[in-house]
Amino acid sequence: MALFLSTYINKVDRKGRVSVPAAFRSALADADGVASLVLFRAHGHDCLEGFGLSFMQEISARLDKFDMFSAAQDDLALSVFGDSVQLSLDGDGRMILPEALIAHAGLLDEAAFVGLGRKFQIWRPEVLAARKDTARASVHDKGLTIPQGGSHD
Amino acid sequence: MALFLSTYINKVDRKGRVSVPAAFRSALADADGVASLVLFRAHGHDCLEGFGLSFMQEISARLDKFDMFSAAQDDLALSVFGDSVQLSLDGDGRMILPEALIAHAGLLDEAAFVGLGRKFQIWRPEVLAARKDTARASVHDKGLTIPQGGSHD
DNA sequence: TTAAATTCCATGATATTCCATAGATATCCG
DNA sequence: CGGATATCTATGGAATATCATGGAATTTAA
Repeated sequence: MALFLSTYINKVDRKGRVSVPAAFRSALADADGVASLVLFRAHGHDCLEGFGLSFMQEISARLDKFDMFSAAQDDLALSVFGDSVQLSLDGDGRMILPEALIAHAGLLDEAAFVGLGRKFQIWRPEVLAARKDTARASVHDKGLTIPQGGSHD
Repeated sequence: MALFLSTYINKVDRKGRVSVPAAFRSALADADGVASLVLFRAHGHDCLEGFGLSFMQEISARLDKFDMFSAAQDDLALSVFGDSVQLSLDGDGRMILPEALIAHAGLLDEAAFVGLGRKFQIWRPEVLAARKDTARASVHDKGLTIPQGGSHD
């Protein structure tokens, strides 16, 4: 399974067009090679989150673990699905960022794509740099580690 | 399972190309024989760490055990995936080191590959020599030993 | 018909592939 | 056992393809 890795900084032009990094495009591609992606405003951060449609379906499955009709399920579903946008790529691998999303991330003329494994985020480059520092500090301070493998869940 | 062993010193040319030691290439190869690797800046040392893509996928799977959108998951994913780079080998078994990684490791025209079992590190040769000395001294002074095998914890 | 959005094309920069050489190691044959 | 040949590896350079990016042209909507 393809992962989103590394950080790329691309230009945003006056029409809101951005090249999706080639490495991300191939990670977004479905089995039939069609790349479609979903974006929405991240919770808790001034950035956008994105991933392929297939991952969206997994989120849906996870949400189903909540009791149906629960307030929590409703809140999550509304903020994830209600706010997300499905974007298509043009022939050159670019997408057009809606104004509302550009505003949420505070993007100017550059967008930083950062891979987080199964999803990625889009930041204003300077803000991402700061965020990386705090994330690193948090991992260090709280002693966060990656859970062991094996079949415990 | 193939392990990374021993130390090799290879040239880095002006474009940042380095031959991955042949012994490492076979350890990197997937089941289908395709060798792709992931590199990132090591935490705590002025060197790079690398391993096969499959190991990265295992990390991704482990991270999935966190709740999606949790702060801990976010911090870890950003630190682990955001700074890593997926590299491919050319037909001659070489990879191209990004500028940022060359700078982090302080590489000049040579890179020392040292095997650490499931992963390996890339150092500036002189720095690695010093590091080996302190590591040996530490093992001796603190009486470090390798834990028993079997199913502990 | 104007404005907005989508598609198409051109270009420089970057990355990838290909080829050629040389040293080392292994293999083969006398 | 010794020498010659073949194979693999590392390395440099050049040719080729891909990518990001800006602008123009064409389509669609109001």
